[in-house]
Amino acid sequence: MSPAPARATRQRAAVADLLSRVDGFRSAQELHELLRDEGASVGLTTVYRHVQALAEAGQVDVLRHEDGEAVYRACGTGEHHHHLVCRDCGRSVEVEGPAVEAWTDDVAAQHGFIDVQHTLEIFGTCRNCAS
Amino acid sequence: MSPAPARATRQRAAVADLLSRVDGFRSAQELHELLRDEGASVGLTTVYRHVQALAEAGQVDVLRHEDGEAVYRACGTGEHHHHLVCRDCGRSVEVEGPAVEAWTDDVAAQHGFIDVQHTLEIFGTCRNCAS
DNA sequence: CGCTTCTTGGCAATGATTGTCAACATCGAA
DNA sequence: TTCGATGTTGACAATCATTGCCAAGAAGCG
Repeated sequence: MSPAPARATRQRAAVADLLSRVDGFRSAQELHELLRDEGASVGLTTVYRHVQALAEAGQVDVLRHEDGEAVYRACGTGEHHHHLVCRDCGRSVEVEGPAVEAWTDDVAAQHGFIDVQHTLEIFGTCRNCAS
Repeated sequence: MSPAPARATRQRAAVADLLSRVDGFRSAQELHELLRDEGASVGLTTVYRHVQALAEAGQVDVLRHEDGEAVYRACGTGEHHHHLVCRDCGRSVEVEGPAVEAWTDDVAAQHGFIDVQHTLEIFGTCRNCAS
């Protein structure tokens, strides 16, 4: 993989800005199309690079669709949190669950696991898409 | 995709048997190699078919590595449960968390989501691999 | 045993993601 | 502001898991 882009470029701004305006998880390919539609075209490879750089920097969250495609979304906080995602429109809500955090750490410790992390995502159909 | 295999064949048995003997999540490719090593060679395409059929039948659980590769594991019960997985050796422990189930349903309901599902996996390093 | 139907497996096709590299833009220095 | 070293871009090729395809082989039934 190429080095993570750090310089201020039009492409970097375009990707970050788009992510901040859109309110659900989007794939790199979708972001690429959206940018093209807006006229602020950015190469697909470049979209991948920025989206991954932002993910590593903790500024966007990544999760995977059932088919394995990676989807990204800008999140309000760098804090650890989870998502409630609409499986139709991709819209999502950030949620926190202190109790869950504690529970996972507990369970892991009980089984002698260290360096524990976890993933938790909730999928459903939102009010809009249900009608 | 082809129809799910239902007939009793050597290949079907080999895949199911291997999954029952191995105690961690394995990718289709790994299973394919393991079978080859055992002499009970099965075509890669066929491994994919059986592993997916078993997953649909609820007899194996599927999850995704960070790189998006799908990994499979035979599970003791058809009940809903989660996993504590060693990120080094793939060994895993089935865990249940009734409190978590309730919490996710709650959160989803509060936000007007219906048809709710969730994924929760815990990753860590197991005692063996830590040393 | 013979037939019908399902299963197998090698290979091509797909689709997301990553590697490559020449052309181009940025930013600090002069 | 201009120059140059260095970071970025993007078209294209390459990778890799997974799926589609289809002729040859096996299972189950009579």
